[in-house]
Amino acid sequence: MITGKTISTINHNNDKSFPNNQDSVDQFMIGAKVTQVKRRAKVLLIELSTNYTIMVHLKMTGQLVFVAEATNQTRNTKLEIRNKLERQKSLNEESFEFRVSNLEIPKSEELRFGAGHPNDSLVGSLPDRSTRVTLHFTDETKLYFNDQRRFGWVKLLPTGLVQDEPFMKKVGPEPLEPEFTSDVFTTRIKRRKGTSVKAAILDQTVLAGVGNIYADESLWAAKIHPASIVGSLKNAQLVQLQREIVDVMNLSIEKGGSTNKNYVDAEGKRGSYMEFANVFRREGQPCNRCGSIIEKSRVAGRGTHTCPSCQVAPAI
DNA sequence: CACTTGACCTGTCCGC
DNA sequence: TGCGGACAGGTCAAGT
Repeated sequence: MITGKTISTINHNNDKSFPNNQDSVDQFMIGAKVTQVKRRAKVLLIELSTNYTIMVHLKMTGQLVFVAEATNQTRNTKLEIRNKLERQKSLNEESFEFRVSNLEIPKSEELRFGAGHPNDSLVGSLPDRSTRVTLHFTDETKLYFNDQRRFGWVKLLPTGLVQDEPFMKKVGPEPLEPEFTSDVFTTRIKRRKGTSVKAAILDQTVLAGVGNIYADESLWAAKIHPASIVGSLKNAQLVQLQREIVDVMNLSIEKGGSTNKNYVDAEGKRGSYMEFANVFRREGQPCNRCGSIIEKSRVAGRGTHTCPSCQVAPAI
């Protein structure tokens, strides 16, 4: 979508969100053309014709919104109001599905595409108070980086140095690549044999991309309790967990892509995630497999959802 | 080294 | 109604 576009100007208002030296920005970002957009683990890589790369991490509340053509102020105000009514139902989503949605805004001249954590900024007028960085392109289109909590960042560095970033060096394999076999997974997770299986799969050095939602979902699917110590699990359980991780991630991408275009509709605002989540944020509701009531607890310092029947807690 | 906990932020929700 | 505190969660630094 932004490939081929040339950056004209940049606005940023927060050094944490945009930790870049002004000279580098002037020299290697302004006037640069986007040559390619890639992703590695939870990092988005926007490669530029200057041999520099813009790294973007959304962390928990970041989002990217691409806007073409003029903003229709009146229409956006209406959408904001409607959106607020639905806010109670809205859910955060795993940040790096990077689901790209074509927002249907009838009678509007505006074209928007959003990716990341859904919130009002996707439909409200931009920039808003969560906007940290705005990239303006020479064709008058814009890319907004919004991030309520300022955990995410937009970092410029020479393309050749991306692979030397500490995180890029240590991050594990991509779960949806063919190289991610059960052998690779079991070998890598056993490096964390003394810790809980949930902590192990959340560890980005074991594999890339599993966050709190996918961790709970895949462990439920594999019928493994999140607090189970890795070393206590049978090989067959780890093999099945590997399969479930892949399935959950594939399913989330599929679901996100299929329903998210109705995003701004009242129904769509719920987020497609709820349609496939079996345990996440379903505490108090019946397990889809056995009917037992889903419980919420804390494992690995995270809110954790389990079925007390399907996922037997380990003896302490 | 393996592992756990707290910090980073800001908005929301819950209980008093 | 206001207010303090818990919570949300990806990653890293500091601690055990």
